[in-house]
Amino acid sequence: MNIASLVRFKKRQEIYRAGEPVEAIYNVVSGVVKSFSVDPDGGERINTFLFAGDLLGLSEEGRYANSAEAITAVTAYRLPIPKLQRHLHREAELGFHVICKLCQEIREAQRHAFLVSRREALPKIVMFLQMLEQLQASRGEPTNEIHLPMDRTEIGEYVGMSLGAVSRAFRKLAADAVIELRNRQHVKIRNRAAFDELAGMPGGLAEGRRR
Amino acid sequence: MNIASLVRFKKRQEIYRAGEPVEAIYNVVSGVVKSFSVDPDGGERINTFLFAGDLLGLSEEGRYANSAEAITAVTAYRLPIPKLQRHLHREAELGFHVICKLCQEIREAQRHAFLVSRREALPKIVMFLQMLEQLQASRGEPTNEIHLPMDRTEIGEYVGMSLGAVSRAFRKLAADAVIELRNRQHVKIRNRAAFDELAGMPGGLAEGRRR
DNA sequence: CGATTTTTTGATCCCCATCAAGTTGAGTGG
DNA sequence: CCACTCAACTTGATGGGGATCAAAAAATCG
Repeated sequence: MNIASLVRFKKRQEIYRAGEPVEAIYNVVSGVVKSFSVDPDGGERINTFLFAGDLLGLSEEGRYANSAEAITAVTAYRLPIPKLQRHLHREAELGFHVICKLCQEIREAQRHAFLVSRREALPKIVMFLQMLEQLQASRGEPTNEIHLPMDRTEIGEYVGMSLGAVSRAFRKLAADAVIELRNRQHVKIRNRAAFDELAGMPGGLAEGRRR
Repeated sequence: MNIASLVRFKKRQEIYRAGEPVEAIYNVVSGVVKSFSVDPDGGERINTFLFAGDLLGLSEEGRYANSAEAITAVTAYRLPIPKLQRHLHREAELGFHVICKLCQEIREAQRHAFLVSRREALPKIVMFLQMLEQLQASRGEPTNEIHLPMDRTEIGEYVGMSLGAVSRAFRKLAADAVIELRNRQHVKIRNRAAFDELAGMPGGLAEGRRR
């Protein structure tokens, strides 16, 4: 990865836009990026949040499939496609590494599909928090507090809920002493048992098959 | 792909189960496969349907992440992992091909996430039909009729709706003369304009951000 | 400390999950 | 070929949860 250049993005700065030809892929070093699509009506749907270590910009047909924007200040390695291709031909190992990353992304996308398919607000938010917690842990950061770099609107755009419902869900969790809202960006889990229980599926599209 | 063996699965036969060690991956030749997860409560969530040409069984950490079952009679090439690895080292081109397939799967998973995130029944079903139509077209099959190899329950498990809602949606579309239900497995589009219009987003989580 | 953004809270309504019967239709054996 | 059977599908009634619209409160920023 010595041929990559380090680039910086300011908060809210666009990294690339869906449809543009893919010139480079990025490897996030620090900060948080959102990858999203814009609906015809102008609403954004966030496909995934990207943290340190995540690969960003992979796509098919030579065009970005999503848009990407920095949620916080971001530093990332920028890998121009031509250089990447040269390396792919020289090192078979790199190809394997990319494949692994992609498999992770697929599972991540499937988890996300599950998350947004749930109807009840609390399970959604709890599951979202679990996801953030896990990511934090996998990056070796302290896990006693969960950090929410994105705002409520963006959470809603990711989990598929309205802004209001997101707020209510957080409030309810706090009122029930399941979590503690230290401030807008920091959540602490107060009752792990209840928390995990909520992630289960007590209702919401269980009907099941009748055979 | 000369080292692969052709295998057959009967309708409803299990191909592999989530959690099992990955011994081989499959390349569907004919028939339809569903890839799904089972929730703690026993409900199934279908992650994707796989048709001729699709790769199946890729995963991380050496274990299948989903279960797979034949929806119709299926024939597929079975590629044992060791053989695959040997080929990966010899042919860089193969690795590239796999990467492309994976990128497609990611986009497919993201589309699916969008599909299930929608709240209204008609757009969901229409979008689902569009997806099937497109797949049919990409396989060079006639596109004047859409074939539904899966039953209503499975459609529900894929789009994230109850069985009843799926049925109602089909009925409503037929009643409005948008589609025609030739029989349980075959749908014809009667009013393309209305059909495509429905796939849009007239309502349902549009609230949009307030800045 | 005022101005703007972000979040909270309230009231109403609509849509779908759910539960529960019916109805259709495909497949089977007589 | 027809009754029979079971699974797949349809249809109805009800209730709940969140989207939506609207407005107040809180936090951030210059």
